Amino acid sequence: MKRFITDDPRITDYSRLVETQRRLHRLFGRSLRDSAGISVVWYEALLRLARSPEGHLPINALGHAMDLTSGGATRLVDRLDAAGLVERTSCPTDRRVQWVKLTDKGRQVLDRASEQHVRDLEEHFTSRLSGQELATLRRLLDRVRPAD
Amino acid sequence: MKRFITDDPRITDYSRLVETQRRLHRLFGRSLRDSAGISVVWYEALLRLARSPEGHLPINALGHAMDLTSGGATRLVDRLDAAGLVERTSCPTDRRVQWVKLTDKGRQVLDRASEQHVRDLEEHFTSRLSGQELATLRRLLDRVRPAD
DNA sequence: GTACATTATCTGACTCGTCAACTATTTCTG
DNA sequence: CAGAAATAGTTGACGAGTCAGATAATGTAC
Repeated sequence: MKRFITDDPRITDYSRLVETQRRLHRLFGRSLRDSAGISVVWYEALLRLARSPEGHLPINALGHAMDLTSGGATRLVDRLDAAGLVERTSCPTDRRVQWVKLTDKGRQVLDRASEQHVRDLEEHFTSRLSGQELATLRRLLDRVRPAD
Repeated sequence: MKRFITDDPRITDYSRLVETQRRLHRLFGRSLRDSAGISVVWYEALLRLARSPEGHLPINALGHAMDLTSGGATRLVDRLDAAGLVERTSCPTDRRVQWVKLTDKGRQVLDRASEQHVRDLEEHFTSRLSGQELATLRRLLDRVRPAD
């Protein structure tokens, strides 16, 4: 029986999503830190660069995908650059834009991190669902994922 | 065809979970900010206090549930306290412990925020799934949610 | 083409949270 | 029960991101 607005079951359902993701995030973060010496934020940035069709992204495209402000994106790239994992290059057709791309070292770190991450995902995520269930989860998440 | 470790489909599946949650988080955060003047972090803290059986929680219990360090928990409660939304009281049986509980104002703010949040959830989350699908999502998330 | 809005990036000041060290209390163990 | 270990909370110094404002380049409307 629902007596207060705060007991609404929709809040509870969403909290389940939040908590699941938070706990996985915590596990994976520790693991990446221990195995590759990088944070999940760095991991995601490197991964997005590796997966981008041209091998590079404008700073703000990267930042937007990761839900950072433009200032935050600048600073993240500053740190990745200082660590030698990415480098900035000027876009030849738009002089406002700075492309970011992986360095060889960045690629190496990303590969090592990914091997660990895939093991972690297998252990805590995919091995706990059948192929059928994973497909269902994909479908349901796609249904509620906001555009953008 | 998978050519690089970074193309592993398990990474892609998990990214889907991360992005879905991130986008919903962004939407709900803006909405809570506009309607009740609080962040999602504050909302979650107030909600957990409201839902706790005794109406109060030790600072670190709250912090742990929210994945904060003890220092972070102290400072979150400092700010909520300064805003008049919660208050600290000493635990009568363990003098190390400080309980946190909602003030009347905190309860009011939480109620207002919750009404908006339920509307947002309905619009972006629960209305996009049938009752059956929601039950399936609950089950799948429970399966992969790490303990603790 | 000129004026005006838009976009990409960067920066200074600030907020939020971490980390490590410290105090106070409680619990465990012989 | 004494001493050691664990637990709850706080704090200073710092790391990572926000916000608002600046600058430079591009796009749009007449």
